[in-house]
Amino acid sequence: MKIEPTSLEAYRLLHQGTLALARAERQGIRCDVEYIESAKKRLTKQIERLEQKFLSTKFYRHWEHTVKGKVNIYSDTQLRIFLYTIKKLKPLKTTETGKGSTDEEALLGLGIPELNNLLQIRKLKKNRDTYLDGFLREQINGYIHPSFNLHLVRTYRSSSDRPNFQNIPKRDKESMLLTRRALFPRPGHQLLGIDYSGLEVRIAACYHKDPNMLKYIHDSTTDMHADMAKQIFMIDDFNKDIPEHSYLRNAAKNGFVFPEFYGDYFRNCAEGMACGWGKLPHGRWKSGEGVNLPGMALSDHFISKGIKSLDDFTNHIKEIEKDFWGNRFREYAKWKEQWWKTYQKNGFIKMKTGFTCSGIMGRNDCINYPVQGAAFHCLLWSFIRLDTILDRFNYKTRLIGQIHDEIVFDVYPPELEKILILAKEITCKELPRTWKWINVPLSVDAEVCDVDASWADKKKIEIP
DNA sequence: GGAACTCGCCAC
DNA sequence: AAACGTGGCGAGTTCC
Repeated sequence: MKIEPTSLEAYRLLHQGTLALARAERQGIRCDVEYIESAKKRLTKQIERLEQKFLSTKFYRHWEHTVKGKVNIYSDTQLRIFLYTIKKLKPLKTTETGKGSTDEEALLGLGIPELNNLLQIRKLKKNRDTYLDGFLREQINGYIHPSFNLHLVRTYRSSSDRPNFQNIPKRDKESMLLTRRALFPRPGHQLLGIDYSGLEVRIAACYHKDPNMLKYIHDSTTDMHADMAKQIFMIDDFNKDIPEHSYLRNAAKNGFVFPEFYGDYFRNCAEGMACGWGKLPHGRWKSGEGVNLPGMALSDHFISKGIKSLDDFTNHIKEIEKDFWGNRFREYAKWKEQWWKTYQKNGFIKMKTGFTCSGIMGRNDCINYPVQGAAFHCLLWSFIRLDTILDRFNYKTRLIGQIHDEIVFDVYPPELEKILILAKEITCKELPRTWKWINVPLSVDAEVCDVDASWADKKKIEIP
């Protein structure tokens, strides 16, 4: 399988993109070496304490007993043998190669309290060894210079390495604070992130033009994820401002809508939602389980609606999927079929951005690549344009990185307002003016940190 | 003793 | 009919 620029414009995008990203790499991101060193020490102490606690448990002593040599509690191979061969527990899921899984979901599912301890240690080690250590190893004079690659990803998205700037913790509050507290703007400056909202969904709509999707995108009073949450969780009076409802909206978005767009199907979605977000087990559900809705646990809520087990829930999601592709997004579904057929006939597909994907692709690849690629190209075009303007008009603000649909700036504070306006103009107005195939409105959100504050301190800001 | 692999987990 | 898209990276293990 191969993707290549098959228009001059596509070639130029990569050429200019490489230059603009190289300038961001040269700028780098300041990091607080002292903080990193002390945070590492703190983490090491915490890890040692948790290790001691783990080593004194009955669970570990049993494990130790069954092994000839020394136990390495961080060896998944050893843990797998102990859990699934010695203790003869049934693995809740298997790995790619068919062996019993020891990932977080699988371990939690076993209901062994000592394993929660191990999971906690894993998390701390990840933060210490991948992120903090990575920053420390890669920093030069207090600056890291992550690489941004345009030549490594199948879809012609970008990747980042040494260190990877595109996977620094964000969702988990504790990990986010720990790692992002290490990254700073240059002295006297402030960090700013401008990100496209729902970019891939919008770019997909440029291909399939489904009227219902276009309505969701154009009409800001509608909310696709809220509608899906109402349907999945059977809530009549949905209110985004109720924290529980907001939680369920997220569950619907990440547990159903996005996986379906990537090509997943109801069985995985149901299981993922039930076990991941709702913490509801396989088999029948008991009262009091799952996340709390106002005055009621999720399990009671479902039971009251006649959904009493994971099987019931799976059937429920199956019906919703049928409605999703058969009614709600019928034109989208038709486009997917048509697109797949066209590929099978021609052996290639063309991205909106002038790249051609050819060679052997699966059905999901065929549908995902042109969307993922073109969405990133929107970001790259905006990045190049901003880079040009900042340079031409001698701004002191710099571009320092990019995370697929977000541009990260190191802002000279007196320029903040101008930068916000400029960024919005380029990303939402100039881009669609230049690329006529963008037939949907684009929008961006902004998050900014105070002057001299770390990347952990970012707050939403309105763009004037 | 290093290359290549697997697994788990972070991001979009 | 089939069934989650794209990466990077650390640690453990296996192979040569």
